[in-house]
Amino acid sequence: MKEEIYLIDGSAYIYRAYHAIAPLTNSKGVATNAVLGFVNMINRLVRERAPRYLAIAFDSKGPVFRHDLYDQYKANRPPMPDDLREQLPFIKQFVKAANILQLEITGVEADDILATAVKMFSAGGHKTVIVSGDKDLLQLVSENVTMFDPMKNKEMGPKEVEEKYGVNMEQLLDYFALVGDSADNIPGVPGVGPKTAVKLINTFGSLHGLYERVDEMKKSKMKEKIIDNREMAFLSKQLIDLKVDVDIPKELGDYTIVEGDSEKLAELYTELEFSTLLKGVDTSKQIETDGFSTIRTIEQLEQLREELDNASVLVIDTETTSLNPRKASLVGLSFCTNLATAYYVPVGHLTEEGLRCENQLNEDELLEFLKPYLQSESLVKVAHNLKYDYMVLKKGCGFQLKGKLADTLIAAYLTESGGRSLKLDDLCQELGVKLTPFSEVVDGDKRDDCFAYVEIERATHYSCEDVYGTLLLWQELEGKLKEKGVSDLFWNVEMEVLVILAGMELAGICVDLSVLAELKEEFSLKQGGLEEKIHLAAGHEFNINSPRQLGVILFEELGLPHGRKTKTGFSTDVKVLEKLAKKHELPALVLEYRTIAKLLSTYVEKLSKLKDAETGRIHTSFNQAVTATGRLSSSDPNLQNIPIRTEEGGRIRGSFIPAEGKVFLSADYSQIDLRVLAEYSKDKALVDAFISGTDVHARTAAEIFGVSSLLVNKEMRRVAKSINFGIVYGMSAFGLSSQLDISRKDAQRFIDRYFGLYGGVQQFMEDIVQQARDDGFVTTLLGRRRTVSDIHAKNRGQREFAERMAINTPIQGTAADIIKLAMIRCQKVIAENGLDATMLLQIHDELVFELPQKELERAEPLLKEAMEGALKLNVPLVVNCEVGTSLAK
DNA sequence: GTATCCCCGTAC
DNA sequence: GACGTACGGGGATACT
Repeated sequence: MKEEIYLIDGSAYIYRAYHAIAPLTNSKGVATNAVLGFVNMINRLVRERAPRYLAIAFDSKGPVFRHDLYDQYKANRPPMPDDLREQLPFIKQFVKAANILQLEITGVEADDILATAVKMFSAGGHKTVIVSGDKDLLQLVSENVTMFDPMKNKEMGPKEVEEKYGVNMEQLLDYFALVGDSADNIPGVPGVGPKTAVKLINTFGSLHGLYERVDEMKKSKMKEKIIDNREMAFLSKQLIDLKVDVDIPKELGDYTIVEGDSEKLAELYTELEFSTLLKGVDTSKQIETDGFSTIRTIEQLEQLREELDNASVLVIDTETTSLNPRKASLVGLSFCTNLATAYYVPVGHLTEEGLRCENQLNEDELLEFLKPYLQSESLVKVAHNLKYDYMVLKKGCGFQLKGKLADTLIAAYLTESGGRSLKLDDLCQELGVKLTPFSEVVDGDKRDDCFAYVEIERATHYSCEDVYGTLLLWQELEGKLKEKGVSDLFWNVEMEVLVILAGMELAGICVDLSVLAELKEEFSLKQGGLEEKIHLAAGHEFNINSPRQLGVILFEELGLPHGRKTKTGFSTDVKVLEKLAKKHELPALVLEYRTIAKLLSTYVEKLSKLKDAETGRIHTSFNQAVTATGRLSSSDPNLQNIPIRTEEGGRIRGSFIPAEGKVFLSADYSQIDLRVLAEYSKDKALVDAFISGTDVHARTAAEIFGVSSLLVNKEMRRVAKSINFGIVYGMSAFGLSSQLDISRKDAQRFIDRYFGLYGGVQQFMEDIVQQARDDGFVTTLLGRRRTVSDIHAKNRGQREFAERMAINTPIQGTAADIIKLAMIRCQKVIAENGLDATMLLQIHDELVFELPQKELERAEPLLKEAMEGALKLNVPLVVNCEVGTSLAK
């Protein structure tokens, strides 16, 4: 049996790792960069090349036999830096803990060990891969031996070597002997470089041949040098030549790669503070798989009735043919009620030929049996990313999940202490449980519906692991929800919203492709024209989409004044271009071009592509566990940032149309952020403004400018509006000044005046920041929390950012809470009144419904009231409704 | 070639 | 550095 053995040139790699990674120490000041680099290289090699046999060779300490041959050997090599030397023990410790065969023999170098091993394995008919970047080792390359340089990810066989040096493999050593090597202080023949060496070798065949027939050379300086250095040439060859008789393990079995010692690795990584590597070490307990079973018959299912009847939770996980829940059909379903047992019920597995596997229930039989449980009012149904399973069951199987639902993804989102991954695998890993990755189960199968082809036994193991892990997670999170005071929020808000979102995603929204096609035509034409003009104005063609190229033109070629810097050059954003527009025609054209290009690529083209062929509508994904404040987000496409402010943007909105006989009802909260600010701050002036029902921006304007409200002009209102918005974001004088394009002094005057009038707001801002300092987190009115970790940061920028976060989060988050409550109330109103209205979109302070024209009169006041009454504040919540046959205003 | 960062711009 | 929360396109760059 021909095997492949990997042999690593360890010593060379220590150096490469040391130089590749910038100096690094742990908190005790121990240098660690070479260790880290070394470990990463080895891990990557093992991961990517998956060798079965492996050894690492190191140079021996002290002099080697070559020093006896030539006392100047490696004499010009500087000594090993101290901060590398002190890392050697850790590297050896790693190799040992990783259970990799370590070869080190007194008096010889790593190269000799490798050469011996290569000879031995080649004789045994095996292949070897030398892992090194050292050209001295290329002499070992042969039909059965390649050299792999992981830094360059390049593998060299005889062909590549001969190509690179222009000599045959047999001549390589002679070639090196002539050229020499300054790094190892191997003399070679002075004056002979690669070019000359190739010529000589090709003419004379070998070093030996060269000196036998050296007389044939024409008289020259070169000839003299060659003759004079005969001894040096042969000594060089001797020095480069590798020993092949050192004492190394002879059995192939000795080189077999085995699992590393997790505990020892963890210990080493802990000491060196390699946190990322530590995470990768699998010290977790193996899941007990004895309790996993496959359910193939209705009789087997019936036997589980008692367990289900007595259960208080039921964890489920659907396995399907697609990541898209609207396209997915059920392949199998796993469930469990306790940590001892889990079941997988295959219903749609296929053979390789695409035929239905035998011995599996069908979907209807399974769901019929589970129905009383999946729709039970008392039993809690748990899943990770439950919206997916909910949608698969609803759309793919026509089955409605009902009663108490719990999603561990959202539970983790609400209880998280910041930044960590919410993926099931990662959360389970934190609990010390390692789940089999999906990729391993489908084994690289690229088919969309690959799970259907997974063997049922494998699928059982994988799917049961998932429900087991989810249950473990749920048991942990249920307590945490209470601990953090977010239980109510979880059950009464988020889980209710989840079901509504599933409905909204399934419903989708219609776009008129003919409108989009028109826009595409028109915008493309305009874009093309602008492109031409821009290139003309610039004097040559360039990529307008590249801020970098644009920067060169504006600031170098045209010599226009630059503004602020970005990491990669000077900014070319709107603000900068607007200023430059006064001096040159180009910036104005670019601004126009950008607007069109943005609308075209991000909206017009994207929306056309995403229209679903089956439903004729666009189905966005609403994500409930992404934002830091509790808002929803929308993607594929993002329907929460469809343009509205410009005329062209309005035309894109115009392409959204209601179904036949229906209209859109768009209901948005008026000034919800400022109303929440009024609630939090209890500021008298602000509260009064809202209670009296006046235009709050105009009123603020009147106050800060000290004029009667009748005298407030547009400009004054604009300033006041900017301040009002800025306040919510924790804006500074600097921010306001650049927003309004006024001096910082003037901006500061406005701010001082504002706080003079709205002292309660200033007080709130101070209080909430203090609260963040005391508690390390801030909360919304419904108790949603966000940790504000940098509030004590030494870095002023970081700290001030944290302070703004502390101010903004309760406001934005409470607004998010309110509209979620509104969604729930609206859905309830719709159901209770038997309305045919469908909630389609949520855009942070706005809900969009689609409903029959003739229902409008009845529905509008009901929905408006539902929203306005979502939460009782000390100021009224006001909702404005608009009706239309498109989303354009 | 693919993944990721950066800049920029859209929304609230 | 300087205004919070998102998503996404396209360029540039890093890795392979």
